[in-house]
Amino acid sequence: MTFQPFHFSTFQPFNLSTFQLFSMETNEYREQRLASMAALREMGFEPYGAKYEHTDLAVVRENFNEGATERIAGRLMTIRRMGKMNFATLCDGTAKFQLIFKRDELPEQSFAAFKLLNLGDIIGAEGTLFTTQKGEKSLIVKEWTILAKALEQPPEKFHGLADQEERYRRRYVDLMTNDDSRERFFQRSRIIMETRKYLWSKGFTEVETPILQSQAGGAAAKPFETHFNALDQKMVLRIAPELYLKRLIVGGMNKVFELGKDFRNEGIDRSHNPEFTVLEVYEAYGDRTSMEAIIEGLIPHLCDTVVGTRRIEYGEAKEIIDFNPPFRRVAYNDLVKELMGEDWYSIPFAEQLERAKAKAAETETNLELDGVETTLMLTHEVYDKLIEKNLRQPTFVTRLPHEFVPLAKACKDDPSLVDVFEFVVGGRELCPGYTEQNDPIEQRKALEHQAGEDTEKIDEDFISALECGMPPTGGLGIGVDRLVMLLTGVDGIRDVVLFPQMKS
RNA sequence: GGGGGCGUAGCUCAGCUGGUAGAGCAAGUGACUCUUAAUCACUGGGUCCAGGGUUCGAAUCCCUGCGCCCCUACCA
Repeated sequence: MTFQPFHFSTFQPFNLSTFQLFSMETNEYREQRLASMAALREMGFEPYGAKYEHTDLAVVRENFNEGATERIAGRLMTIRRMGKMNFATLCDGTAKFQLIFKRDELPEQSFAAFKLLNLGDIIGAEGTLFTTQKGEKSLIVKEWTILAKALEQPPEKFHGLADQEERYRRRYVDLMTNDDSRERFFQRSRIIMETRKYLWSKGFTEVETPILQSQAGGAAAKPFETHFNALDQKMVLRIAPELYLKRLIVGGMNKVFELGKDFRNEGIDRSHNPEFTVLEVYEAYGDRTSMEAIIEGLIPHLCDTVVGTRRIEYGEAKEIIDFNPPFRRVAYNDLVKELMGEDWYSIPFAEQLERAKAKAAETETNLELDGVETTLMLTHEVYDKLIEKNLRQPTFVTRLPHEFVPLAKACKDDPSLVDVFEFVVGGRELCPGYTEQNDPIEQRKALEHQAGEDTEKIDEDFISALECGMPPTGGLGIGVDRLVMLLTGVDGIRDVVLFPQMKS
């Protein structure tokens, strides 16, 4: 059989009503692509191909060997048709590579069928490596096959997909189009892998504790509720793994961590997604300072292995954050005195109020002073609005007021303070670390105080575990999404979560 | 929760005080054997987010709804 060149004008095996049988939405592009798909079939090219042995484009690029034969596969990102010699860019997620479809080098039918390829189609190609006069590493295609026909038109090649909503809702389009977005998610994956490797290297064991729980504990947040049909029982999704991990410490698993999801039934904004990834670490016979050591080891490790530098550009201002340890350690009260004066804690409340207002005015900051009636509350407002935001470089803020952290152990030398840190970077709290409360009597008091009237909320089994004796323990919880934001230099959580929660 | 903004072709975006809906990319046809945001010529392509209102006439003005973004508040 001799090959007949294909023309749309003479090709009519279908019509519009045929499409409407199986497609709810049709447009010019879809129709044209269905037509070229049918034409490819006519010519013996099955538009949805099979397994294709190939070499990753990054590897081909790395081991480029002029004249060698290679098999590669990927999505067509650009096509530059010039008649008898055509260029295309193939992208497989590891790299991009130029293909050359030359009439001299291809069987007649393959060269003709090339005209039926569209942007977004996935093809496999075999040919010889070649460097163009402009120095572009390329593959001269000797043979190709289509692996998947795309019916949808990909976004514009230059701007990519810019609409934020579309990028979140249809992440696959974002990933195939936007290199920076794709690279960020590969980085996220590496951050998680290196976190595991680091903790394993320090003797920690990864564990999994229940996400589906009968009562939520370990944090103060509204849980998502669900129903367990078999038991006809209300269940919740966990808001923190903490109470289960401490049970493991009681049981003798001395160094454990869990990397998993928490769910909090609260608002969505640029730093909150209702489901988010947390890392919690517990070390028996340790305390807050053991956790500081982990932070000071882990974050530089992630910088070295994933980012390639310990000086990270953060946010739109490209602020440089330096993760070379040691990080600054400073007591909460010292930070307050640094800003508000050495005598801050010895002057009357009225005078504190005046001083706070004056300081706020200097930086045009609004203090929320409604209901602020004590030095403690005022100081905390000052810390929140005037101090924390200015802690740009990595800082452990230690010795916090007991009232704000009821579940940690008090400082030995001052029962009004707790032996914890907040690790602050870029003016935001990245993670807390505790010397955990292991006194079951004190723990019950604190939980009862927190629960108020609603005694049902106390996890009696957890208290019971503490009554079996929990060694002194250091604990740490990191919001992994925020860590990834920091290390990849973006300031929206939706840019580091593959499928952020969106309203349906 | 409060305030502000946005929604127009497959994509990126124009569209003034209301008067027949525009460009670039992409697409179709043709030319072109070193292009790379290829180039050149011609051609096709719209539920202007949805619904209501004002008006002779609405993408444009008003109201309601939906979605997204920003600021702010809340948040172990």
